[in-house]
Amino acid sequence: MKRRRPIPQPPSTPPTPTLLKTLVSNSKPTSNSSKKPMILIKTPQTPPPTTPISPKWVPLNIAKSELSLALTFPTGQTFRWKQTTPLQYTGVIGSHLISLKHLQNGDVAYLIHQSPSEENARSALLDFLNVGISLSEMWEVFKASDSRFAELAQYLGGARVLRQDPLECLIQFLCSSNNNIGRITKMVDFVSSLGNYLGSVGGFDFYEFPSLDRLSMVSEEDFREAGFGYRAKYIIGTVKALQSKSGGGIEWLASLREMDLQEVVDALSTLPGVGPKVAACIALFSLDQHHAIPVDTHVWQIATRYLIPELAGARLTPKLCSRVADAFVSKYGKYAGWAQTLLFIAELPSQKTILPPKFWAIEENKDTNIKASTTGNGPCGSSLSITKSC
DNA sequence: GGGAGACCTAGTAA
DNA sequence: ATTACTAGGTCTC
Repeated sequence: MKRRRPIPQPPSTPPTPTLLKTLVSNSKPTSNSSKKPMILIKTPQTPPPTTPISPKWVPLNIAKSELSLALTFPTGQTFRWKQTTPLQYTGVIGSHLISLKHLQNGDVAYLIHQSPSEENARSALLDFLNVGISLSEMWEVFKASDSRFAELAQYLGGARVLRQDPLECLIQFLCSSNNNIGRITKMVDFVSSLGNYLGSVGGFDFYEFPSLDRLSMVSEEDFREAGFGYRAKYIIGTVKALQSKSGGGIEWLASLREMDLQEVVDALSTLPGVGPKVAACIALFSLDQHHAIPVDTHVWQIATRYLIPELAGARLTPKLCSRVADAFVSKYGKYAGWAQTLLFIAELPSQKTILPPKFWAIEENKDTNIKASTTGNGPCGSSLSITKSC
């Protein structure tokens, strides 16, 4: 279970007027001290003293075919949202703490736990959910041109791309490099806990995402002690780089939403810790770059299986990365990133339960190389087990 | 350009 | 009980 994490101590000057959160200071343990020494303990957490909100579920006019929570939130776009009950997902958008669930008819409903303004919360939510974009319409196009997509779409309807806050997205994917989901989540939880506490739902604590200034008060060593490993310096360096932007780092990030994908990727890549994969994630998940393709090993497998088989067996080099991205874009067009999202989800082990077995394993190759060697544990021993490099 | 290693860490497979 | 390897990569020679 998650537990409250102590957070590093901010230097004396409070950059922003944090409401009501008291921080106990303590001296920095640059010392030997054991592994666990945490720098400071946050005082007991009480929710902000905002006006009490009568919690009630409010229906949104969004069908499950447009938004499936289970296919959108736990699939690697964000590590900030938690499954707080079997059918409910909870997260923070700006300063709003919100839960989502499906109603009986499948439509999505929301509940505001904490917010300075319910009206703003709703519009922030709609923006976050990217509701201006019709999933079913774009999928019709994909399905028409790709029979495999059409089949998968039957089972994976509502796999949507969110429109996250750019800074939040950037920091999250900085944590993601060469890492696994469990640990990424822990790291993101740590970063989140630096922000203002908003409330607790289903045993999880929720926080506003910390500001750039707040992040800048955390040292590389603090992050390392929190288990970030070499990514600690990425975060420090990126925060610093953002702060040095004339006009402000947040504004700089926001301005990328108006730019072309290549410019966006180039700009992001100047930040330490941001390579092609991470840049594409940020571009797709927060900067309106709907045809950005985050090419990782999974996507590489998909691509070499269905899109550019002539490259099967090759090693994934940066150049081939862009070749893969190009292949996706020429097949799926300006929303290629959304198409890729569905194909990616279909590869996740967690989806095996809802996909028929025919999708589990790699389709039998004419090459008998990949003989089914799974004798023990059923057909799905590991579907992703094409060896990475041959 | 492209290839090789190093880099943090927790979990799992030999 | 060690060792090797992997996991939504990036950086530096």
